[in-house]
Amino acid sequence: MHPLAVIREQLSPLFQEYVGDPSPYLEMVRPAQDSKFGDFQANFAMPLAKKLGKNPRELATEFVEKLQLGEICETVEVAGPGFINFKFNSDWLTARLNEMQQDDRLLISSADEPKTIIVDYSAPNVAKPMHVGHLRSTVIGNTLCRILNFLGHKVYGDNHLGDWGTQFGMIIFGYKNFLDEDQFQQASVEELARLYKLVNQLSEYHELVKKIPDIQKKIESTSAQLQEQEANADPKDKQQRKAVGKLKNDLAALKEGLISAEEKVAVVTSSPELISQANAHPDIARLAREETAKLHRGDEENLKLWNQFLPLCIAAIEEVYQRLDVNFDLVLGESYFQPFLQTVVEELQQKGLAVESQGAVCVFHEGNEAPFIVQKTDGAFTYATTDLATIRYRVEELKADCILYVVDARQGEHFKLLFETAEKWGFDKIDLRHISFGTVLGDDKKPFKTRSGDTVGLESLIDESIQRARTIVDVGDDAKPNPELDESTRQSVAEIVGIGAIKYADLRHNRESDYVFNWEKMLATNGDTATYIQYACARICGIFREVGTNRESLRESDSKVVFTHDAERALGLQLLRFAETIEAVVADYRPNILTAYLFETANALTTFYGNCHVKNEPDAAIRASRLLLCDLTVRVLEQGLALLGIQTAEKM
RNA sequence: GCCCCGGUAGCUCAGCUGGAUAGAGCAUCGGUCUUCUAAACCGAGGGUCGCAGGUUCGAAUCCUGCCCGGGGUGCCA
Repeated sequence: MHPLAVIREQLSPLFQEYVGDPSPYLEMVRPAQDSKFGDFQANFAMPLAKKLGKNPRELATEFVEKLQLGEICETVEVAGPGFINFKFNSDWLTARLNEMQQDDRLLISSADEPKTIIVDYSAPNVAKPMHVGHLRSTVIGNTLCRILNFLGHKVYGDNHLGDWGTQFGMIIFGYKNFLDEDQFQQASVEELARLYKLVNQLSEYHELVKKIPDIQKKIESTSAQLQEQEANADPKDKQQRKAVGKLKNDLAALKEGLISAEEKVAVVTSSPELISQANAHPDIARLAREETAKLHRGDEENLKLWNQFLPLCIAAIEEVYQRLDVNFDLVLGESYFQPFLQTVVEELQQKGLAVESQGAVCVFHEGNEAPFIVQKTDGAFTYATTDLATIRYRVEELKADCILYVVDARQGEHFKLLFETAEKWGFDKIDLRHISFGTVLGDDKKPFKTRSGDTVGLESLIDESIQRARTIVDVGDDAKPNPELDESTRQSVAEIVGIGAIKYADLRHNRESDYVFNWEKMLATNGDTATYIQYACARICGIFREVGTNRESLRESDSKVVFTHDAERALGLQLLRFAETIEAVVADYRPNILTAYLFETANALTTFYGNCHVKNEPDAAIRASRLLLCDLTVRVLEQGLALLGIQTAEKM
């Protein structure tokens, strides 16, 4: 059991005479905010005393007197208004470390009640290449799978692919009208991607050509309105000032929209090939939608094409996942659930949940203006319908207790409505959670784009990261007196560092917030990065090579951990906090708690490294103890990084 | 209009369910390689936690109002 759990376990029965459920108070036992107070602190005496109408310091003292922590704690003291500070006995800590040394799970116990958990993540549209927008869901989702799995839950990482939507109609239309047969033979996926892009571009062109005059009119009217208001507004009237400000904003947004529309149109008109294609297909958008509708109706030709394209698209995406070391347990795309959608709608109607409204079938929820549309006016189903069918499948076929949707925050409302609908529909036992996350931003604080304004492809992002990492590896190794890495090792280290940097940069941020993507920061060799932690591991591996000690046999020897320096104790205590950290991560599905812990651990290690020499330590027992600490630290760091899907190298 | 999220050091971000003097990293400045990897370490400066109230022993954290930014908002997913 880890130290925090031990304190909580000792405290727990003492609450009996004061309160029914001690758990909220037990959670007020935390790592000490400042090490001068001790190792852990309990803050429950103040709120509990208030509730009981007692004096908080006296109450804290009552607890301390009843506690029997003689073997475990060196001191347990009441401080300030009623904090209880715990400082562990060093012998007890070293005993725990020796226990940890023998434990493959590093004192992390398996879940008491293993659950079946679906992690729904990544879910790209297979018709388009993956881009940076898929990064967060993929990385966070994969980490949650790894952690939950490690805790002994039955986990299904499920890639709920977009494989049945409008984008396939576009590809089919493109295939029928613009196919380059030779290209398709040579590089089918690239050709399909080109077709998708082309059809999308031409559809958008026609749409924008129609919209531009409207935008211009809107700009004129807004501009006129603004002038009038500015002329007449009383500058002291806040309401009026606000209205003027809003008009200015609107106008700027409209102008920006106009410029971007004109640019897109210009791309087509300036290319003789594109403009002739556009003119030849004035009704392309509708016709592409019609291809989708035909596919959904079961049209033989389109279904055949779909069956031909899908494996190709999936193979292309799979390649990216392999580079990211991401594996799914299930890949059940939207298409899989099509046969069940009609029934879902009928059931919802029978139960009186879904009603017809403006030609569509909708579920309305109190307090929400927006309807949850399960069938459109044209009879087609929506992703709302698919999501409901998917919940049923996961509950009935997979026996899921919990579903985590790792999907960006903008879909919050969809999930709110989905969960409410599912509950009323009868799936009220399952724990449904939207694990939402923010956007990846560029330096301009707008969604991350290339300089030319295109979305950043995930492949090219990975390529660039590895390339940048390679430069760091080369520079670092060349700077050594005797460079020790050969060409292939350098490349594999660059891959580990490059991929690790991307993942870590994403995971270290609180998932709810947006973050700014920055190559220099994520690949920095110093600071809160994967590179820094990986390097810390490699330095320690270097010690073992230098000393000539085999790590496995070290663990089997009689050597024990002993503390002879503050840095050893601090590192040891930090290592023992691994289990408590994993608990905290899972409590709210926040991987950044783990990255913060690993960074702190790496820091504790470097402090130790600077203060406690291993190789030159003359006392054999102390030297062995330090080697044990080194070994344990690397195990914790490597295990922690592995849970984040990040690898390490023996030499860097 | 309505709804959601955010505003913390020059920059990028933590801050868990209200706890002790608000923390990291980067950048800046000053030191450290004849000693296990300097891809490293040590030290220093830097804050009106958007603003104003409120709740209480105690508020960056909870409540109300306002300001600023982002997102969503009936048939895309």
